[in-house]
Amino acid sequence: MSDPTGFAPHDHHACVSTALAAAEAACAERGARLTPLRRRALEILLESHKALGAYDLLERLAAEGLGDKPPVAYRALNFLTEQGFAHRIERLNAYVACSHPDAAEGHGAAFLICRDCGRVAEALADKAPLGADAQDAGFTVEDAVVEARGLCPQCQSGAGA
Amino acid sequence: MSDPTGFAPHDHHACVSTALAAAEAACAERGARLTPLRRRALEILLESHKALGAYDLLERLAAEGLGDKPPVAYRALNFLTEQGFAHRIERLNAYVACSHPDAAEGHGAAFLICRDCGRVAEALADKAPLGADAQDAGFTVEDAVVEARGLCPQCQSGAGA
DNA sequence: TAGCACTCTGTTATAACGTAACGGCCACGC
DNA sequence: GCGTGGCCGTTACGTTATAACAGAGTGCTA
Repeated sequence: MSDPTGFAPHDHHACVSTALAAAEAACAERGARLTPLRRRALEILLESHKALGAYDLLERLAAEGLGDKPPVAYRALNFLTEQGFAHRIERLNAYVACSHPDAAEGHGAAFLICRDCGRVAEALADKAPLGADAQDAGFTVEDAVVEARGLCPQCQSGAGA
Repeated sequence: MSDPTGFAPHDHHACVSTALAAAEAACAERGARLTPLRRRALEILLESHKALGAYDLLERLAAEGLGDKPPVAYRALNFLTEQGFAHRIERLNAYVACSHPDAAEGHGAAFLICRDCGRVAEALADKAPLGADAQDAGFTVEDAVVEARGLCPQCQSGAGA
């Protein structure tokens, strides 16, 4: 398993710029267009390791004059998730930037969600969960989400956020 | 791993009555009240192995004169999920009856969701997924959801629903 | 250079999902 | 009787998401 980044102290500035650079490189390679709007949306998601609701993102974008109608936010988020630069957290109806921009596209993702501070760490699920069960049932898994809620180290030790 | 019921042909009548009996027994034991409304909501969920939206359930209830306002459906669903008689499928914003009413309360659930016919099979996740990752991060998992989307055996063989 | 195709963005309107809050009803126990 | 607590009915609203169409920019090509 890989390290689930997000809770441990880290060089967040580097974390952001690495992700942005990876996104730019991936877009160049794939012919996708990381427009100013999309890039800014990704930057906003990258600012913290918390999940951001579509309307929260929209509010941030609107404050910068980048669009203030829901479809603007949803289109940007669709682009980012399709390209693998962000993930949707189903339990929160919210979105986080991908912590593993270098990983294979469409990698199986697993999330650790702190119910106290709201931060989300992403682990790479390198083996499909449910593999045995699915096979038993003759089910073909195309895409799996794993979302765990609990307490991160800081919040366990009473540090709050 | 246990068998993920729901896709394979089975005696659905028995499936329904077993689940209802288990719910009644559990309520009796816990002092919870399986009122007519709640019981009927559970029956409706049990009618198929598909996930039902809260508003779909409400429509069904309303057709029987059992309440036609959103809170009615949500309260029944909250009761059923709290008691472990039903589960919420986050990816679908929808609810399914529990296929393992005999299992430990609050068991870790994992779902196989057919994207073609919409049926949902439930497997018991007897070991916490993410255990290793969570431990690496010092994260305490309280509750995890696993939801896989794909194709069930029938839909793979072109049978549709 | 005019016309076309394509993609991205702007906007309106509405659908779908979910909940807060209050009041009434009923059963139960004292 | 009378309070208590749980359930249900209702109003009103908040949050999340999408369909559909209009406009702007770019690049191709004939």
